[in-house]
Amino acid sequence: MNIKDIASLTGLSVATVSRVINNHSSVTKETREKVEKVIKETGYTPNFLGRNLRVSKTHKILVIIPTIGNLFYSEILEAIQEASTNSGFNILIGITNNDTELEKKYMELLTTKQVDGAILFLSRFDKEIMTAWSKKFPIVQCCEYTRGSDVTNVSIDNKQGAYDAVSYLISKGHTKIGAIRGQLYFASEADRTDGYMQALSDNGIERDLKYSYVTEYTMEGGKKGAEALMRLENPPTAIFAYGDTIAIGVIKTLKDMKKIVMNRKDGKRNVAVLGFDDIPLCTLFTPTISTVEQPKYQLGVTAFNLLMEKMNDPDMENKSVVLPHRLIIRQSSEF
Amino acid sequence: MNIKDIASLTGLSVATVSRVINNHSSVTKETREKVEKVIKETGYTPNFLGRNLRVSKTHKILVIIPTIGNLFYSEILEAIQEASTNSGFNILIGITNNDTELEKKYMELLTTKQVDGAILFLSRFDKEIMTAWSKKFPIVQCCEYTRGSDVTNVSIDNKQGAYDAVSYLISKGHTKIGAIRGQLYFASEADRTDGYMQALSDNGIERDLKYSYVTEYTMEGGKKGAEALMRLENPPTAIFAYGDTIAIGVIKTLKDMKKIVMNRKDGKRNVAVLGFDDIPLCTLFTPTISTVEQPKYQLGVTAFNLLMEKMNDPDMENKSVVLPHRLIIRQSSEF
DNA sequence: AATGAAATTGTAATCGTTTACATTTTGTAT
DNA sequence: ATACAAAATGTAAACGATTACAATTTCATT
Repeated sequence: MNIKDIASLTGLSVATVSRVINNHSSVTKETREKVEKVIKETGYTPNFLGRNLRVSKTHKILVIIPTIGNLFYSEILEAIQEASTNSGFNILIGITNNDTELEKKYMELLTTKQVDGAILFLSRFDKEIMTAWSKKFPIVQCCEYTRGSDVTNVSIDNKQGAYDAVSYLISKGHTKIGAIRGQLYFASEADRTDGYMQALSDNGIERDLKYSYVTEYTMEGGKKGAEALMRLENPPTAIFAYGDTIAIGVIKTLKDMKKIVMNRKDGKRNVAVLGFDDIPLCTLFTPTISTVEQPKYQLGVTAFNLLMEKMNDPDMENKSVVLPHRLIIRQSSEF
Repeated sequence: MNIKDIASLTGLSVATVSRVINNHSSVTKETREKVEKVIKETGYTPNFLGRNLRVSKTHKILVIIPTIGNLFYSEILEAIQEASTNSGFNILIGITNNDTELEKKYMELLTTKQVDGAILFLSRFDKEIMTAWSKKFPIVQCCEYTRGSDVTNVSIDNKQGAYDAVSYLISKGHTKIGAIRGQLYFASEADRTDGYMQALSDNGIERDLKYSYVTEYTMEGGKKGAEALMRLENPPTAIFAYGDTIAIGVIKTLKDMKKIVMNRKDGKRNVAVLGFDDIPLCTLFTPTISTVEQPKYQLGVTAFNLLMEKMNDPDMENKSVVLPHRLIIRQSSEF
């Protein structure tokens, strides 16, 4: 059952049938109704393989994302899905677990014309590669960017976010502030490290490299980090985690170690913890988790809208959109 | 740059170029190398729109899923992604939030030939519709099934799982056992309810409808459920939550109400909580959460493999695969 | 009724592949 | 050298839509 069949059944040409399907104005009301009747009776639906080839469009976008097991990403992804569904686009998803080979493999969906554009949650490729890709395909980086590249992106000011967080901890009297971060897969991490260091130096605190721990962006990673930092002879009194998932692992570990005891006044054995992202769990955990909020929904929607712009006008100049973050103080950073 | 260009550049016909690309054996080593050289030099990649139309295949599958904000689903989805990537398939994702219209809309990706098959995390359509779909397209239901339909599916024995859970609570001396479930969007819920009731009646306990609370499958839902159940004049001493996410909401609320106090011997103000799914958070929460484990990775992989079978042999008889579950006792159900 | 512009419909090329079938080339046995 | 089978390559028709362009119909104007 294809458009030809509909044409013969109606006694019209494939052209007019196509025009009916695509809502062209030049078709008379009677023929439109005649065609629609037959379409309904036969249950015909156009074959998009033919259409896609002809118009060289797929109405699909690719989202390359490290994982969806982190609520930070899944929330943004749901926002992208919502926006794209409203615009008639479908999402092809590429989960990479930060495997560069996979990332490249998914990018081939662009060269082979299987998607019209892509949203990338990654920043590990050279600026030259990113710029070249952006010249060839509509792409936008989400939550990340690649320094020195010419690629449209949307993110928060990660440096400022970290600066705000660490400054707050300092204002609370902390001077020994640990940091637990990922393995620099992302530009955002480098920026947060910049913010962390800036806050320290602005307050005349010398950075102690022993206080920086590198691990995976997981609860397990947080556990390892907390254990390592607490094993130091002069352990930090506050820990800045580069992600809430890490923060949860940290707090869980500290609780098991009895290092976190809520409502102590002396503060001696307390460790303040501050996370990043503001995932839903932050308010459900005990203690509730202080964090730097990222506007997840807006990040997703903006990424999609930027991509639409790029797809409609490939020669559009690339933009960098920075959305506001917000320091949210809950229990985990307080004594 | 298309296959014709490569043909002229090599002085061969498009047919042999195509044969090289598709690794046909009938092409001589010299010509193969000649073609590959030109392909490499020009950076040519085949346009899948042409190929897909010709062979009437997309190498894409659709996954229709209620949400990815629940770690239960995201873990299964990651398993599906891994399996499909290994087999050269890509995933189109349809997040529905249980919106039936959206579910239908995503199903159109099958009729319009935009995907080769689909994995469905839903069970709300009539058995007639499901059976008809299954006749027309390769589909498999994952975690769910539709009673009376003829559709390939994979899930655990939800009734038995619930039975095990509730029986355990009874064995611990509970007789007033609350249940918090979703809005019967899923067959799995009905089965769990069956198991819950069976366990009660097998132990001579009469079911009190006041102990059943219906809400959303979220932490917020758990909160509402816990509040409602605890407000009863004769509140339950144990709560069976149909999902760990609900369980987390319940426990959080009970903690806030001081209804859960770990290590009490008298048990008076304690409420036992038992969840379902075994998401990673179960071990991180305080108290750690007792639950019925579903083999998430296996569910995903099996769903994909079943779909592959169906796609390779559309006339294959439909199968129902049941994977083992496991009752995991942690702290939340103990005094 | 004849005219011509506007509205509607039709014809056929096109998108980029794959693949039956036809043709040519190669290689072996005589 | 010849004949013939096997191997390699080429020709051209699909796949199912969209869309210039051409042809036809409609309809107001004279």
